[in-house]
Amino acid sequence: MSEPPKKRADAQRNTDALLQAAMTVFARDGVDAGVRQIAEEARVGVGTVYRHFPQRSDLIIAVFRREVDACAEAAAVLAAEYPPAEALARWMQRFVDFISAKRGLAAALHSGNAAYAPLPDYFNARLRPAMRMLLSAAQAAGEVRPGVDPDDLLTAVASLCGPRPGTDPEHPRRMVALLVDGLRSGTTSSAGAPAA
Amino acid sequence: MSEPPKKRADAQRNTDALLQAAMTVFARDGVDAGVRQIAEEARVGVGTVYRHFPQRSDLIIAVFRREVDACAEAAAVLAAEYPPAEALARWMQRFVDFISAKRGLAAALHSGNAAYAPLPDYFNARLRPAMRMLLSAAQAAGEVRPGVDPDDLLTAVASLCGPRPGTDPEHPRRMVALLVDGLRSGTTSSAGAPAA
DNA sequence: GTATAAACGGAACATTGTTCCCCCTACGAC
DNA sequence: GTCGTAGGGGGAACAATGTTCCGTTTATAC
Repeated sequence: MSEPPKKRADAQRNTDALLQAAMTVFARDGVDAGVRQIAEEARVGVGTVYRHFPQRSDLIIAVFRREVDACAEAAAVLAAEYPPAEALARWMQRFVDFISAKRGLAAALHSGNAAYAPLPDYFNARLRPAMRMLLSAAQAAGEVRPGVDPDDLLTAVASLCGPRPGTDPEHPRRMVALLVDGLRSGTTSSAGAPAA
Repeated sequence: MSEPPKKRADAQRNTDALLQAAMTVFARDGVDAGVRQIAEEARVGVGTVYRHFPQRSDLIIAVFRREVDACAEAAAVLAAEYPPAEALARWMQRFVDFISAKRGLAAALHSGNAAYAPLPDYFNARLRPAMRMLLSAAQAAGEVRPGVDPDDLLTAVASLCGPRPGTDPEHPRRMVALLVDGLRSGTTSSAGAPAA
């Protein structure tokens, strides 16, 4: 199974540079940014872009997956660094940041392009376990109330980040903070006041 | 206010031909169809397209509004031709057809293009009164139950037509038929059986 | 019938995603 | 170190878009 065909060093370097560049450019100019722009940011010719990512959408997908991975891995880091409820709270805000940044991509997702079809599955496969892990740890520690479904929470946060025309970008953060306070309330360790 | 600058006859003819052609082409190939294709269908040069619709999005908007209008006007026609509950039922199916056909456009709407921002308002402004009219007439005739909000109905039907991957296209029609049977049930004139 | 302002048509332009192919270079063999 | 070569890199070139421009045609008023 594991057959490392030993990619050439420069090729590996360019793949990384391209991912990094694409991430930067997408963040700055949105997912509609041109291929040439990404190539320039990566100090590379367009041909090289297409050697590594045969289609524009492949690049978008790769960046998306990389960011999903980063978000999922943050869960373990936070769990190791903070008490369970705090870790959960911080991760949910991290999740908000992730979703909010992907507004443009969400539009692309629903644009009927079949290439993006597997992305939602990947999203769930990586992030649901993360949420599950953090939530059940916090519940086991008695820091958040039991009886809350992790998948529901994930969906709820995603919905809260959904497009509301003209609303200020801090709105989702506040709403999620409220949600977290709700989770914490009514537990033995709940020193926190009910959400204001 | 009303100053008819007497458009040239051929210009008027071409505007109509373009709208008709765009409707046809969008229905056949989706809203992403090219301008040249529309021009050809209308037997007209691309320059003419741009004379009448300075931007591609203007053409899309015009077609959308025209179809919203057609759907709204169908309400009055149906109300005159059928008994109230039947008119309501038929119009709701008409509405389903309209929404289902606009799947591609819906994606365009949420694509962040500011040109499409006013469309949802237009949609509501024209269709909510239509629904309101049909529903209250049917309620007044005792043919559907009272206590149902017309706006809720509109939203519900639109939701039922929302994208479900891989579902057969008749699904929304059946669901809406169920909805209508629900509306009719429990009234004096309800000869209809509970939905099967 | 003529003048003229408007409309028409489609070539030309700008900007995409994508392909092609020549040149170069990293890497293994000696 | 050197050399051969498989593979990677670069960017010109292609195709398909939306959009603009301008010479030609035509509807309309007189």
